[in-house]
Amino acid sequence: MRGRSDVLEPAILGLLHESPMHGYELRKRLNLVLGSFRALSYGSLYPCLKSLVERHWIEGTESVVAPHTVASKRARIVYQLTADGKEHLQQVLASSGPAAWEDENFDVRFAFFGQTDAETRLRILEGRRTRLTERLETIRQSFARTRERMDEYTLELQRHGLEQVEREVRWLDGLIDNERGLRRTRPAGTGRPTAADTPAVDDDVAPARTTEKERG
Amino acid sequence: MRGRSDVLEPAILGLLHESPMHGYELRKRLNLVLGSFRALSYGSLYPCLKSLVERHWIEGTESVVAPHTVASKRARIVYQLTADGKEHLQQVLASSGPAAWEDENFDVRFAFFGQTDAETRLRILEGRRTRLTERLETIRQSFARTRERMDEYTLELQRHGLEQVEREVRWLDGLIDNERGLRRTRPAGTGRPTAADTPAVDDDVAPARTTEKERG
DNA sequence: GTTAGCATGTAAGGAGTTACATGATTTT
DNA sequence: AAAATCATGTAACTCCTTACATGCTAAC
Repeated sequence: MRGRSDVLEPAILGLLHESPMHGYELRKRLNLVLGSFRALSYGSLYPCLKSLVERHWIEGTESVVAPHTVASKRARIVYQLTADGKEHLQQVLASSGPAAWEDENFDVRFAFFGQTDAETRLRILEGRRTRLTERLETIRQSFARTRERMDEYTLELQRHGLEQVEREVRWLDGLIDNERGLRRTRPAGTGRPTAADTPAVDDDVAPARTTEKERG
Repeated sequence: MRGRSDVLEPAILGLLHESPMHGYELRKRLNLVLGSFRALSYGSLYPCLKSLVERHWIEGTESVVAPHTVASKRARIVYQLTADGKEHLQQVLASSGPAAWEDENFDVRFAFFGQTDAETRLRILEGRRTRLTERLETIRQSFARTRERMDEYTLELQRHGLEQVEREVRWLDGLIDNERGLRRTRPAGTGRPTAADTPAVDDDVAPARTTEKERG
């Protein structure tokens, strides 16, 4: 029943580090960072905030805003990081163990790359790439093994899933190249990390580069 | 603590309808159908099987396989649908309410389109499309509102998420066209439903065609 | 003869959801 | 005056996971 989470907690700390906020506002921002754009419920958020306060990583101050302001509602509790909280966040953001590139955590970690050092960024991106490459291998094998026995729709579902992961790998390739400063043949552009442009789908993915199994 | 699920249950029933199986084998097949290729744990599977037996939708018969066969292990419990179970499955597969096209359920429903009638298939595909189109709108709005205040990485995360949903919509477009029998200008080919070929990304998506809010 | 894979389960717990409860403020 | 939105919270529940417990069979 307590709100201790592994995805939610770093996300909250990361957002509060960017700027202090009250719960209701936090929730909206959270939905963008948490990936897949699902709506986080208050039943998760407030207990988690409570638990963070108890552990002295954040503190909430009741702030009654002047009633003529644009956003002038009821007395709100604005949360901000404590010194302990900032320290803890830096520690979390510096970690680059396998947990960082698993499905549940990767999006949140990526969202706070702006507060993460370059070396850690690269390790996480490469770990993620290796993880997806392994998955690709698994899918392809089961694909080859069971292709005959499958009907049209199951086949299409798998084909589509495979394609999505392949696309994800190419996205990561672009990001990794960018991190290494090798910004290919595309000088100025939009300013965002350039994904690979090649329209081809079936290029072989590189072999695994990072080790798994160290459970940090 | 009982294994009653909403995703797992139909998936099990659907697979057992294709052919009777024991739990261990079921698990492997399940991972392909459940989407995103995560490994389902036995701690979920067996309690769910138990509960399905209790409700008389499946029945398990202990089958000791001859010990010289390729797959010849310990006495296994082979599960198959009962008459009740078949009836229930048909009822589930015939339903095309909003639940069918939500994230959690869509993949499973799609995987069993081979056992679903054409009308229901089309309704689910269109419902899914409308759902994703709405999400696209939400993302684009928050994108436009907060673009300035966001750093490089948060921006890239959102851009990538947006692109994924756009791609998903185009995939659905191809499937819907296929279901309508309009198979565009691509005669023979591979036999699989042809996704749209257009490399352009920013075509406007059609307005909502199906109604939400009927919870049934 | 021991490791790896097959096979079936249970108990405890984690991470979230929905539904409920309350009340202020803004818009229609 | 009603409806929508802002704002904070709790209780009960769901779905799934991890860790445990057991034992058989195949391969090295």
